[in-house]
Amino acid sequence: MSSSLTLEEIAKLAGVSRSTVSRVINDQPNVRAPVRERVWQVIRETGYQPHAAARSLVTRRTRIVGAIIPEALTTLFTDPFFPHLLCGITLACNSRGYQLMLSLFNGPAGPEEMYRRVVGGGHLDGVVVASTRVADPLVGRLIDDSVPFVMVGRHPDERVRYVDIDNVAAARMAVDHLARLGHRRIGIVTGPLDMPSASDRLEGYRRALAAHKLRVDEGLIVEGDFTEASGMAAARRLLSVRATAIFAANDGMAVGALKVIRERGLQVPEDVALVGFDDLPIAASLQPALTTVRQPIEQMGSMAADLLLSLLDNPPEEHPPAQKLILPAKLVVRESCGALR
Amino acid sequence: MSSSLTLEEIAKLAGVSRSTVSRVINDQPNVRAPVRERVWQVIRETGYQPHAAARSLVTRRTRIVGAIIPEALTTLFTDPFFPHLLCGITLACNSRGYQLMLSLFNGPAGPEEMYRRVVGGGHLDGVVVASTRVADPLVGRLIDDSVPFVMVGRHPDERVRYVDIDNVAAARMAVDHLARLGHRRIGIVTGPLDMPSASDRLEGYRRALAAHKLRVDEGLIVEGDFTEASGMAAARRLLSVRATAIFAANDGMAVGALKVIRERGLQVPEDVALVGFDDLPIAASLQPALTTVRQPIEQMGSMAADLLLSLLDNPPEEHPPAQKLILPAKLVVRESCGALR
DNA sequence: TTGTAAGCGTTATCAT
DNA sequence: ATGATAACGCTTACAA
Repeated sequence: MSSSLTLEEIAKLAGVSRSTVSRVINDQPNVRAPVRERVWQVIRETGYQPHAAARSLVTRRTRIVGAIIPEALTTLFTDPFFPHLLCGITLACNSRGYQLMLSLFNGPAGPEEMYRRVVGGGHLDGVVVASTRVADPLVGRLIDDSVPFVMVGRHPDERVRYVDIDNVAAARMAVDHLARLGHRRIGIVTGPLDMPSASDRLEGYRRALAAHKLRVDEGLIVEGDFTEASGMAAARRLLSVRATAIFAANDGMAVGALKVIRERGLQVPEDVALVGFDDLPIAASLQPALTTVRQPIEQMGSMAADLLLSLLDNPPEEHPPAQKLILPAKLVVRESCGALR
Repeated sequence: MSSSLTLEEIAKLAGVSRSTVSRVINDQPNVRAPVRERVWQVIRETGYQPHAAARSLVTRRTRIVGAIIPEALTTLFTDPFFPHLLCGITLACNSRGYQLMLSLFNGPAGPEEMYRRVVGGGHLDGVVVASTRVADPLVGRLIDDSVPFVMVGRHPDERVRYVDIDNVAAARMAVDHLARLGHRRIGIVTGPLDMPSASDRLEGYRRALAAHKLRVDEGLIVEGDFTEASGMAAARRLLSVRATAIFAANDGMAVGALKVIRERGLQVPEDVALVGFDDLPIAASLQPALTTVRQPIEQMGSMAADLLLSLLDNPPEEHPPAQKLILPAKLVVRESCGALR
């Protein structure tokens, strides 16, 4: 690889000692300006780069953070949610001089082994965790091992820092919109109910119905898993119980629902109104364009990373015990609900 | 973080020396079975994990590889191509005990700075590079710095190892299909022509026309940039010169073209036939379902990573000078070209 | 302000 | 087969 120069050699070239060069590189005080300049000069000329491992060995920090997404691979990269999230995380890290390590915990090695390899080896200064089930042991282990971490998406444990939107309110907005349009049989396709984002959206659905004095028909509640296929299956069930509107807890499932509705020869929004969640790019391109709840996904990623990095860059005593950041979400009304006709 | 145990302490607990524990951990010979067993016992009980940085310092290897994708952020995470690729790369790495570092070279720091930080610091044992322009200085620097790397997508430099499909043949297949269906005015929306994958697909287009004795009308060749928006712009141009069929060099641009065709009140495939490239999930969901060329994207990622890792895990003298892996691509005929009517 | 020297936790070389 | 011991390249008291 490039420079196998060491501090020692730079020191020699600049006519100073190792420590002085180290001080210059780490922007420490107590180095006279001319000396400092001379050292920088040599560093620039030689293209010297400090050896990361050597540095980590003594500082006990790697300037690498991990992204852990314990989700089935299929949904992981079919659902554009994660790429967007990763984008936000990566940018925030890079702009603060950190690197991002991407770990899928569902590879051949199994989550246990992956955890040990990734977290145990001291590779990471902290992690961003997304899309966990409530019962996932990961969170507990991170806490036990006192690994600094921030989640994307609420977690019930009090000690967890996270960035999220108010899923209850957001879902309520969506369903309220449908109710206002006169729908009385509003179905919901939820996500996996052991994920807070999924159960919260269901709760929002319930509250919206209550606010409109609509009875909750459990037959109108179908659990999906955020995949398009599950959206299709759920839509079939909902159509069979004569839902006139469907709220899908993410855009992917809304796409699935739309397909099924079309297969049946029905029209959206004339026969069935449809609302999604996320506002991924595909929502706008659908025909009819999908009314949906916009989540600031990329921003959630970058804020989670920022939160983590400020944790890492500041001494522990300055850390608030547990922060919860709630970002705004908003309803984007398009054509699929009939409001614009 | 978890274990701040050291080799020394394990040694003490097992009643042996540091060196013996090290030998056990690294599966070296010359340790008697009972001793070996006793050491493993202690390691398991204590949950000891070797310190990655200390190890790297002496071995000069980190077991981390980088993924570098020098592409505009917008296309990077809107186009599902990259997530699929990353998925393949990550899985291959994790299953061989390597970790993946994701670096976007287009963040606030600029490519120069990022290169130094990521590659220079000795963080990485090697890198997988995807989606470069021919003139991108990155490739030259990697070679100069003798960083082991493998590309996804052909590169003209002889010394470069890569994994790719035969883009010329694949594009030719697609255009040939349209020509066989009787089309004589076949337009093409290319990718950025300074990317080999884009120019190769254009070349395939030309050869298919030649094989069918069709004149190449330069007005039917429009350069896009792999984004949906550019597909829309290109389609407008192509429709204005009365193309009866459009070959888009990726599915994203095909989606754009489809939108424009629809806006004009035209039907696919009746008025205009359409063929894409990639076979992303969206191709099958489009209406009409998109005929397209299937690239084994995830496999390309994992093979590139595998190639890189075998480079890293074997002594240099066993390396073939430069490998080029060409994977098969195939035409997936659906509804958008009219063949199935 | 600068230099000297002692680690950081491994692996690797050499004795034993 | 096992155990001292010297690196690896850096940061950081502590001395000067």
